[in-house]
Amino acid sequence: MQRCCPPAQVDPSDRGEDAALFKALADPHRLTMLATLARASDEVCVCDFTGGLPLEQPTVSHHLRILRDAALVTCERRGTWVYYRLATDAGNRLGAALRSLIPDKALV
Amino acid sequence: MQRCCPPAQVDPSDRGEDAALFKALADPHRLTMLATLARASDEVCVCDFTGGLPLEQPTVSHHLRILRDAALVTCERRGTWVYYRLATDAGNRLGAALRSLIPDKALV
DNA sequence: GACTTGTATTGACAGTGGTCGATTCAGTGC
DNA sequence: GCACTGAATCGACCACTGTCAATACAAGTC
Repeated sequence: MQRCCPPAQVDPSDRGEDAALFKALADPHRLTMLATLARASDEVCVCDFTGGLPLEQPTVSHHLRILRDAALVTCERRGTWVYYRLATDAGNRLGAALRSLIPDKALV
Repeated sequence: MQRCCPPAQVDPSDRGEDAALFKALADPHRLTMLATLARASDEVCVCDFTGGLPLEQPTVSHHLRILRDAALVTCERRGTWVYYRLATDAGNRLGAALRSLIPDKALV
């Protein structure tokens, strides 16, 4: 291997965290869940997802766990039911990750 | 399964394209490549990636292909070398996908 | 307590994705 | 033409991920 022109410099930042964040968005069903939560005036019950998505209940729970692990959603149990809502800083964290990736552009 | 409260409505939009876009971001090495391209004053030679990343040349080429398939980067061959640059609408497309996901928030 | 219901976890499976060695292709120079 | 170099593709391997049936857990009702 050989140089072609300037020595060049690959961006040295650790992108592991941002990659994990975007990985949580890398599934259409999870995007649907997030979009539903972002548009809900209040919280959303798990049964709304199991009823509204073409997925079995364990699969819905699996995706919700991934969103929880990414801290994009929070949940609260009230009685038998569990309600999910978008994390208050979800939008900010995603926007920050995008701006950290492509800084100068007017992304919005 | 049973209703808990309001009938509820899962967001019906097809999120497949956006998921594919975010999937291209779901790897730290690809994020590093994109960040490098976004910060480069001009284009970046492939040899800069093979030299600056802890990856073998076929792996670098593999990741660049994924970014190309997502239309986030463009490439141009000049002689022996191939130069990559960020697609002009990459930032806008990512910003649009994020805004489509979480609409009202001030993401930037 | 036993029973029912909603959710989470487990286990297994198939499909996908990151990685690299070997090979092929593209372009230069001889 | 041939030899050399940089990049892309192919093939294989292994890890991870999405999916679901079966099971376990939590909370309510009887």
